[in-house]
Amino acid sequence: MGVTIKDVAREAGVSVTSTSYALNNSGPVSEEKKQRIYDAAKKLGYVPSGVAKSLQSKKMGFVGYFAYSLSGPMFGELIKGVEDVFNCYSQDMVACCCSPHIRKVTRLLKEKMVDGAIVFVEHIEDELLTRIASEDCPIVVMDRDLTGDYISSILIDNQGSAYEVGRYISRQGFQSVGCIMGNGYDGEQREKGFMDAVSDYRLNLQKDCILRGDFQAEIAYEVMKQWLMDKNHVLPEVIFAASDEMAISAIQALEECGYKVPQDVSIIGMDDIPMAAMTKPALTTIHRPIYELGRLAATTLYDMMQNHTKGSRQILSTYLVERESCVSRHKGEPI
Amino acid sequence: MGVTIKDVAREAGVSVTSTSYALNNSGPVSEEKKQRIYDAAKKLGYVPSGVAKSLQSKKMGFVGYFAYSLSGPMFGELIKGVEDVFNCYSQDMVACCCSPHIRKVTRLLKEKMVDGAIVFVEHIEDELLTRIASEDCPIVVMDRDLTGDYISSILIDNQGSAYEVGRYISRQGFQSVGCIMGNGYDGEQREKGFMDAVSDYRLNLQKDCILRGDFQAEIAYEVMKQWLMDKNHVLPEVIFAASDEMAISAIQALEECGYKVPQDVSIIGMDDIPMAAMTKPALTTIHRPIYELGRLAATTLYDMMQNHTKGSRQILSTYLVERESCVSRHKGEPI
DNA sequence: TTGTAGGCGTTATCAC
DNA sequence: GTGATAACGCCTACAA
Repeated sequence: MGVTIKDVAREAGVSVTSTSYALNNSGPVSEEKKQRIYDAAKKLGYVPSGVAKSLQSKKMGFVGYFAYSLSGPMFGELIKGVEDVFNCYSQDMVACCCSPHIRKVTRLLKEKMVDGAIVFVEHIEDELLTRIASEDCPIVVMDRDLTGDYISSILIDNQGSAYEVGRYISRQGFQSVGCIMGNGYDGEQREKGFMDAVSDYRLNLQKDCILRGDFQAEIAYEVMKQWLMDKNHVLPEVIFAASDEMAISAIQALEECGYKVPQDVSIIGMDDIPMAAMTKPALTTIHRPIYELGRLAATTLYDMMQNHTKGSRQILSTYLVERESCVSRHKGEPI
Repeated sequence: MGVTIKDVAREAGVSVTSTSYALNNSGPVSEEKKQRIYDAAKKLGYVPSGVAKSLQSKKMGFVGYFAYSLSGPMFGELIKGVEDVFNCYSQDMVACCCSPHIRKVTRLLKEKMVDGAIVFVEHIEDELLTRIASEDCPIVVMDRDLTGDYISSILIDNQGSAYEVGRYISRQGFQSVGCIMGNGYDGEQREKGFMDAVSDYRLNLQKDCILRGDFQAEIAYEVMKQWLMDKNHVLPEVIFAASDEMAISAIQALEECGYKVPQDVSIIGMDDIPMAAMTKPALTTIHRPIYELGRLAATTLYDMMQNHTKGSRQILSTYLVERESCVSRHKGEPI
């Protein structure tokens, strides 16, 4: 415990320099001493201190990936994209889960202990990021509109996607509409896009059926269930849920109350998580290229690190995939 | 870029000591100077060097989680267990994907840049781990039988689980048996357990139907398909696949060749990944408590770090879950 | 080929 | 309250 290069040098009866040279193959050492040094290192159980090395070299040797979570269908896809790219470049990476409740930011990021970073956490302030970002630590942010010399941003078109849902609803000839919205930056963007479409296409959005969740399954299930309990409410023909997880749990709530999807009400989700294609009914939803997002983020970061590319702003587009959960009885009728 | 505490001190016209005191609230500084120091730090865009801090304090402030992969159904569950526990203890953690091809082990582990580690990677040698493990860096290994003062191991009973499959096959009265085995340490263990049962219960294991995969879907599909192509082969009544992914792809191969599961042949898997309950037919398999494994690993590591508990050896047990893919036509008949 | 010494950025010790 | 100065463990001129 606590064996340093000095101890090894002393044990081997040589200088620190020779020891360092021998251990790293970074300088000339006679074969005989080399052997003595190896033996001493092994005998003492020497473990070089990466921290000291990093202080000296000003390189950590890895980049950081900072996200809300490292598990779940969505984050699994995302990190897979990142992982695949860095793996192929032989670029070491560490992943940190920055839980939003604790609002704690890892030292890794706060104290610049990475050679670059991918950030997908809302509660890390722009100010911190711009302070950290530099030539020797470029940053790629996802789902946040922040760009600079050393900061690139990659966005998935939330607003446009949600607008597209509204447009689709209009073209399918639905007469009445409800929705379950999310929260945070994504939530706002999706809501804005959808509301714009509601207004542009003069959709009949039922004011009593604008529900709010947090993108996760549980709360969406609750609010849907509660809404259904109120006998004054009349079911719209279609409900747009701002995430697939919410859409799926809404369907569950609806079916528990005796409604059939899509016969009694259509549902449109968003994200196109793998499960979306496997549920009954399969979900009509907006496909968001999550895996590609991960790949693009990693590629962009690597490019900034290697070629000193300046920060850029990229937007990934989405498309609607029609499955079984949304069928209009008025299709084709003029509105 | 490269603003140090010295620069801040100079800018504020005070000593480094006072600057450090002010920035960390770790010593007495007059209000007036404190303000000057804050202003200087902000003006210069000072970012403290975590590396230097760590060199000084001999603490990294986080533990490491090292696994083959960070994505996929199995690793997703596992990391969720780890994540949940550390989150609740407010213990920072970083996750590293140690891909077996590149055989690169992150500096984080090799150069002891963590305050503790959970290791789930086969190609990291025992020797390295025992060298690293110490009072200030305890280690928990999964799926590997290595224990020491500062190393705990957590195992899921592979051998016993596979034995249980054999026992079940016997009790269901199957007359002929085939299998698809995996590789690595897990593979050996499962094979040993299964073969012991084959011998103890005198199962009729068809020698020509001992197939080999790598736990993943693809190769298992290939070998199954190839085996089916050979007209000399006669299908056993039941096939044990050493992982669910292999079981599922074997079913796919079988059905493509016109066989029905379980009418023509029964299949038993192992792992009980979430998908196992959702396939058609739903998989009869051995449930392995992956999420619990993650939790236990994290809890154990935290305990070793906080209470200086010595290394221990724990085994998680499994159980068989009967679903639809395995049905015997001889059930109850004496063997 | 070998060794001495300075520096990486921080905190801790100890005088003032 | 304040400020030199010595660690922390390593690398690397530079000198021998």
